[in-house]
Amino acid sequence: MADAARSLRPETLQAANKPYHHGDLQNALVDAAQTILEREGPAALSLRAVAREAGVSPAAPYHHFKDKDELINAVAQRGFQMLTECMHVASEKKETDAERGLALGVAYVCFARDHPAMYHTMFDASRKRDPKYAGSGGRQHSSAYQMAREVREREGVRTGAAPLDIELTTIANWCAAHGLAELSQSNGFDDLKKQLGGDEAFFAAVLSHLGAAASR
Amino acid sequence: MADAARSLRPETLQAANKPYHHGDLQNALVDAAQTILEREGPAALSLRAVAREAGVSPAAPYHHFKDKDELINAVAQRGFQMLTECMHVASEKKETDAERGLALGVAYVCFARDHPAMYHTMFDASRKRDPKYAGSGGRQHSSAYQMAREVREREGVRTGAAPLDIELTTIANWCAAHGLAELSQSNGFDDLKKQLGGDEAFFAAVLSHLGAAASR
DNA sequence: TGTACATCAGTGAACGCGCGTTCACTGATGTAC
DNA sequence: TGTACATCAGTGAACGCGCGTTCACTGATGTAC
Repeated sequence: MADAARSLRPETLQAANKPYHHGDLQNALVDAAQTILEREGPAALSLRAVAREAGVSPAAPYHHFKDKDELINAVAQRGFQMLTECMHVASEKKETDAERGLALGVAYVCFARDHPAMYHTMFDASRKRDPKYAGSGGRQHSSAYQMAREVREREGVRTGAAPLDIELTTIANWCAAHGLAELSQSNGFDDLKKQLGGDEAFFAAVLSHLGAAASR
Repeated sequence: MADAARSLRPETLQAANKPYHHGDLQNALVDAAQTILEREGPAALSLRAVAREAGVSPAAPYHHFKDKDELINAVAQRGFQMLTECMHVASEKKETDAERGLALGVAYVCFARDHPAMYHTMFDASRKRDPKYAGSGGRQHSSAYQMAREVREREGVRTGAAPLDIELTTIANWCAAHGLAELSQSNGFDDLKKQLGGDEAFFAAVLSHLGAAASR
C-alpha cells in the first residue's frame, strides 16, 4: 500500500535535482511518518520530524494539513488501509467461513506484530478522535470489522442465530484479536509461542480457545 | 486503594502549617499523578505537573524516584493493585466458577471504563518497560491473570482439560477483556449498550459470546 | 507565441512553551557524646 | 540535658531541548489575453 503510493511519485526526478515544488508532498509526508514510526516508534512522531524526514521545512506540511492532528489522522487512515489489505489477502485463500474467520483474526494480530508502532498510532488516533468524528468513527465504518462481520453473518444465517447474537459474536472476536495484538507486545508469551511452533500457531491457538469457558 | 494510602499521611498537619519536610512525599506524588490522570488524561502526566499538583518544587521528586520513568512505573503499579482489588471484590460475591469467570471479566472492563487514563498508563508503562523488567513482567506475575487462571483451572480439572488448553483459555479470555476494554473507549457501542440495558450488561453479553464462533 | 499576473507551494527565522534534569543551597531531623 | 554535626529532604534558578505554529518572504506554475 505504501509502496503503491510511493510509486506514483516522480522520485527519480527529485533525487537527481530536487525541484522547488515537491510534486506530491501530501503523500510523501505520510510516507515519511511511516518511516519514522518503523524506525523510532510512536514517541518520535512529531510534525517537525516528519518534515525533516521528507526533506522539507517545518512549515511546509501546513500547506497540506491543518495541523499535526490532521497529519496523524492521515497516517492512521493509511494504517487501516494496510490492515484491511492484510486481512483481505489472508481470508482470500480460505474456503470455509470457519477457516476465514480464524484467518482474519490471525492476520489482524500478525499485522499488529509486524507494525507495532503503526498499530499503536492507529488506535491512539481513534481513541482521542474529535467528537465530530466519533459518531461516524465506530465499528460500522471499519472495513476490518465489516469483513469479520460478513463471515459471522453467513455462519449465523446457516445456524439460525439471531442478528444480535451475530453482532455480539463479531464484536467478541474482534475484541479478542485486538487484545491479543496488544498483550503480545508487552507479555511476550515466548514460552507458548515456542511450544506451539511459532507466532501464528500461538495466535491461532488462542483464538480457537475463545469458546472453551463461556459461561453458558 | 488510593484513599487507603492517603489516609496514612498526616494531611491535617500539612494543611494547617505546611512543614518543610513533607512526611510521605513518595506516596503523595503517586496520589498527585492519579489526580492528574483523572482530571486531565495521560498526555498531561509530566513530572513537573505531578510536583506542582503535590505542592512541591520540580526537583523534589528526584529524592524519591530516579527519573520520570520510575515515577510512572510506581503509578502503574498502583493501578494494577486497584484493578486486582476490583476483580477480587467482584468475584467474591459469586458462587460458581462459571459466574466468577464472567464476573472477573466484567470487573476488568468496568475498571478500564472507570479509570481510562490510569488504564492507559498501566499498559503504556508495561509496553515500553525496560528489557530488565520484561522477563519478569509477563502474565506469570500479574495478579489479575492469576485470579482468572485459578478459576479456569478448577473448571478444567473438572472437565479433564489439558493444562495447555487451560492456559490458552485463560489467555483468550484475558485478551477478550482487554480488547473490549480498549475498543469500548473509542467505539462507543452506544447502540448495543442501550439495547442491552447498560454498560455491564453489554460487557457480559460480549464476553458470553466468545465461544459462539470458534473454529471447531 | 509571448507576456502580465494571480495563485500555489515552498523557505527559514522566529515565537513562546513546557519539559526533564542538574546544581548549589538551606532548613529540619536525628544521633553521638 | 545540651550541644556539635552528619544526613536527609526540601528550594528555586538555571540548563538545553524539541516542539507546534506563525510570519513575511520567494520561487515556480498556470492561465487570460
